[in-house]
Order: sequence, then structure tokens, then C-alpha cells
Amino acid sequence: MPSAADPPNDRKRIQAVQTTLDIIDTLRERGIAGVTEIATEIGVSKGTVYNHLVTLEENDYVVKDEDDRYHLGLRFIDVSHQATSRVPILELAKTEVDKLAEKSDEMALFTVEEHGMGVCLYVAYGDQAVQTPLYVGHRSELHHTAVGKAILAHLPRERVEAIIDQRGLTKQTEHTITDRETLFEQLEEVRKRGLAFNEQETIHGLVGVGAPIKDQDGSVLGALSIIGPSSRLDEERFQRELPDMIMRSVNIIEINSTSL
Amino acid sequence: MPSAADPPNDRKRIQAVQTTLDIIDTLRERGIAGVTEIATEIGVSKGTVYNHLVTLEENDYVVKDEDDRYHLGLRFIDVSHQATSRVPILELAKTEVDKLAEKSDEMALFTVEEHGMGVCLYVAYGDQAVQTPLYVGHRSELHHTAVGKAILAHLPRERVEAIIDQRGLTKQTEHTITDRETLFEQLEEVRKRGLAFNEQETIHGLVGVGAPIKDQDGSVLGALSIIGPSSRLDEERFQRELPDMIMRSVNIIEINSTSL
DNA sequence: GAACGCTGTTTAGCACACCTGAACACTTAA
DNA sequence: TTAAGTGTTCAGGTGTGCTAAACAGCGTTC
Repeated sequence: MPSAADPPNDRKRIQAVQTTLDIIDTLRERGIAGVTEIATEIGVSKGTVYNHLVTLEENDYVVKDEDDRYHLGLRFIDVSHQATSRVPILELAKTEVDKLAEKSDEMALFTVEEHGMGVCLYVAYGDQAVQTPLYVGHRSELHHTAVGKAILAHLPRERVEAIIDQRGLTKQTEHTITDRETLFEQLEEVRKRGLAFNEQETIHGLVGVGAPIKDQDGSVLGALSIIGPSSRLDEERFQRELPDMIMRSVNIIEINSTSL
Repeated sequence: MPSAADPPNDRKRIQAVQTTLDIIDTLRERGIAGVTEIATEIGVSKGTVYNHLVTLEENDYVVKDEDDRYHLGLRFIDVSHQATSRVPILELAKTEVDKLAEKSDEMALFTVEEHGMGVCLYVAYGDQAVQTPLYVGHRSELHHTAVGKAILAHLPRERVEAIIDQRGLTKQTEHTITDRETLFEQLEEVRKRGLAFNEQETIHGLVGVGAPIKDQDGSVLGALSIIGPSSRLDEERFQRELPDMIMRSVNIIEINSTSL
């Protein structure tokens, strides 16, 4: 009997695999790390970490440098290529995001949903674009971004409830929506307008506009957005100009993807 | 005592992790697969595969679709982002590869070595470029490509020996070098000329030119190459024009990277 | 429509694989 | 030299991740 004291969630299925994934996650956060460092981080013995790292290295998933420190291997790129190929509209979205970034001079991105998280699949920077800690592959919660709310607004309510239950409504800034009902009310507006806004809900001083891309059945395939500093985006630009540009791009993608 | 009958290589360290990595590899090859399919592929029981998949899914590394079939998750992109950031000259190489592709009208690429394999980190297509099954993240053996030989030529001999021992000299076409001594002779020429050629050694009808990028210590950071159909690349182009273009790009990268 | 054949899922139970803790070899610093 | 680090190895027992079989749901087929 496991002392009936496991944390609220289900027991993890395969402990050894969980340990390996924890090691990978530690390496992802730190970039480079040694055996002892990882062992204390994830709370297992040094010997265990060592054996896992050897197994991962034999499979080219990690690389050991000359100082016996470990980092992630390039094999992950190979694997992620296959993962990416499951998103058929990606190529269309890329050309549109490039156009949006160029025309707006701001930062533009294409994001899809997976497991209740937003995953950024493409970014383009306009001439005046802000620098944010955003990269292809970046995962973020859905409730505090423009793309996120654009996507949530077009998922079945039960699905949204499940996502909130799993991921919560963590507060990023004082403008982040942390109340369930407030969120659902705003999602209703997003649905009416076909547009979602992020008004400093993720990072202070940063705003964004986003719109969902849907297939012929009405289910969301992803979302486009433009992000910029609140100082530069006055009412006219933020409420008219940029939304119009996004909607035009969304249209192009939707038309071209149905013809596939 | 393990019956002294393990295959020639070392026993695998952690079996459970190895199983999970085999599952990931199966999904990478097939794109999408069911529990039974994977189980027969890698030779373990259905229950085992199921438990592994649940663990992987809880960590967002795989996704289950509505038909109970599994595919790789986008989380791999996040991980590979960190893996990629370890290659500092990548951004420089990208702009040069773009230039090469545009000027040559052929396909150009940037490749680095890891664990004795070549990993393609960037591709660009010129207007006339051939379509090859090549993508960012693609791994290939070093002995039958232009980039591969360019890199091998500038590694210590013992390192090259070790790589051959591990990966072998598999025959891709009738032109592939499969003899150890012949390879070392050609690497000597590559070193003299600063250029490597692939004359239909990977795919019949496909040729390539490549050159290594080195740091101030003389160790290789990667390689650039141009690939095209043998029909289009006559002597003049293949032996002078393209090599000159590549060498110029290599120079630019080397100069700009030392200033970092 | 019931029996089949195919899924993915669940369960029982046991061998053994994976963890831990400590010892080891080695480098760097004091 | 000593000490405090590191990564690596090892013995050993516990608990875990295997296997095999049964279960539950689908479609298809006869």
C-alpha cells in the first residue's frame, strides 16, 4: 500500500520514463548540466541519472562534452520534423505571417493548440518588432494571449472547462483574466467579433490582436496574431488597421486550405 | 549471469527508457500508429506499449487522436529549440545558404556533425532546385556526402576511425566509397583542396560540392554544400563556379564568427 | 443479429530491472 | 597533502515494469 499519500493527480505510469523525461526537461531549461546538478534538481540518486544519460546518449538524444557535462542532442530536431508535418496549413501560414510582419512592422506569429496549450509554430519580425522571449516551439497558456483566446473561443465549452481544470488560470500581470466567468464572457465577445485582444495580459506593456483559422467544419486549425508595444499601438491601428490585415490573411489561408 | 549471449554491443542501460525511445522512433517513421502496431514492431507486449504511451502523453510528448491512434507531440519542437541554440553560427549560415541557393538556382544546405552523423540544420531551394527527401533535422552518414567528407577530412584520424567502426561504410549507390583506405585517400585530397565532392555517391544522378567551416583553432563547426542533378552540373560549373561561391560564403561565416 | 476479428484498455502476479547508497577514480582548489 | 568537488561503478534488495490473459467496444461478415 503506497501510504495513501500520493499527490492528488494519478500515479505516474512508468517511473523510469518519467525520470528520463524529467532529465530532458532539466536539460531544456538549463541548456547544459552535469550529473550531480540534475540529480539534485529532480531528486534521484546520481547513479540513476548517470544510467539514464548513458541510455539517452547511446540513442543520440543527449551529447556529452569534453567536461563531462551533458546537453540535448540534435536528434530532437529530426523527431520534431515529423511532429510538425502533422500541421498541413503551416506553409500557407508562414507566407502570411511573413506578410503581416512586413506590412505591420511588428512581430507576427502562427500558433496552434495542443493538449490545452498554445504552441508557436512560426514567428516573423517586422522592422520595428519588439524582442520577446518567443521562439518556434514556445508553449504558453491559452487564457492570457490573443491567439489563445481566439482558439478557446471556438472550442466546445466542455473542452475549455477541461483545459482550465488542467492548466488553471495563472496570473501573469494585473490584467490577466483569472476568473472563469469573466473569461467565458470575453470568449463570447471574441466569437461575435471574430477577433481576440491581449491587453497587457501576458507581459506589461505588450498588446496583441489575433484571429482564428477555421476549416469548413468550423473547428479551429490555429490562429494568427500581431504583437507590439502598447505605446505604439493607438486605437485606430489596434482596433482597425491590424485586425483588417489579419482577417485578410486568415481568409487567404482558409480559402487555400479548403482547396487542398 | 546473462547467458553470455547478448549481441556484440553493450547491454542497454535502462530497458524501460530504451523501449520508450523505440516507441518514439516508430512514431517518427510511421507518423501515426496504434498500440498493437507499435507492439509488434518493437517486440514487446501491448500492455507495455500502452503504459509507455500514457506516460509520454501525460508529458505532452505524444498525442492521441479520436481514433485511439498516436502521433508525436509538438513538445519536441520546444526541446529541439534548446538543442539548436547550441550552434552559434547557425544564423550566419542561414543567410549564406539563402544566398547560395539564390545565386546557384540549386539546393543549398548547412550541416553539422554530431555523434558521427551529419545533421542538416538549414536548407534553401533555388528556382531550379531538385526535390530530395531532405529536411531540417535530417541525419545522414558522413562517408557518402559532400558535407560529410568535408567534415571528416578535418577531424582527427582516430575520431574518423571510431566513427567508421560505429557507423560502418554502407553502400548507397555503386559510387559510394565502401573501402576504408580509399576513403582516407580521398579525405587527404579534400584537405588539400579545401573542398569535397559527392559524385552520385548518395543518390544516382545527384552530385554535390561542400566545404568545411572552421574556427580559429582549425576544428570544424559545420559545412556548406550545394546539391544538384548531374545532368545540369557540367565540369566548369561543378569544379569552379559553385566551389567559388561556397568558399566565399565560408569565408564570410568564418570571419564573422571569430568576431563574436 | 450473433459471432467473429480487430482494436485499446485493464488486471494479476512474479522475475528481474531499476533504484539507492556507498565506494571508487579522478580533477581542481586550498 | 588534504579536501571537496566531480563522474563512474558496484552490490543488493525492493518495488516496478514487464507478460499474458481477460475485458470492453467497435466494425465487418456471415
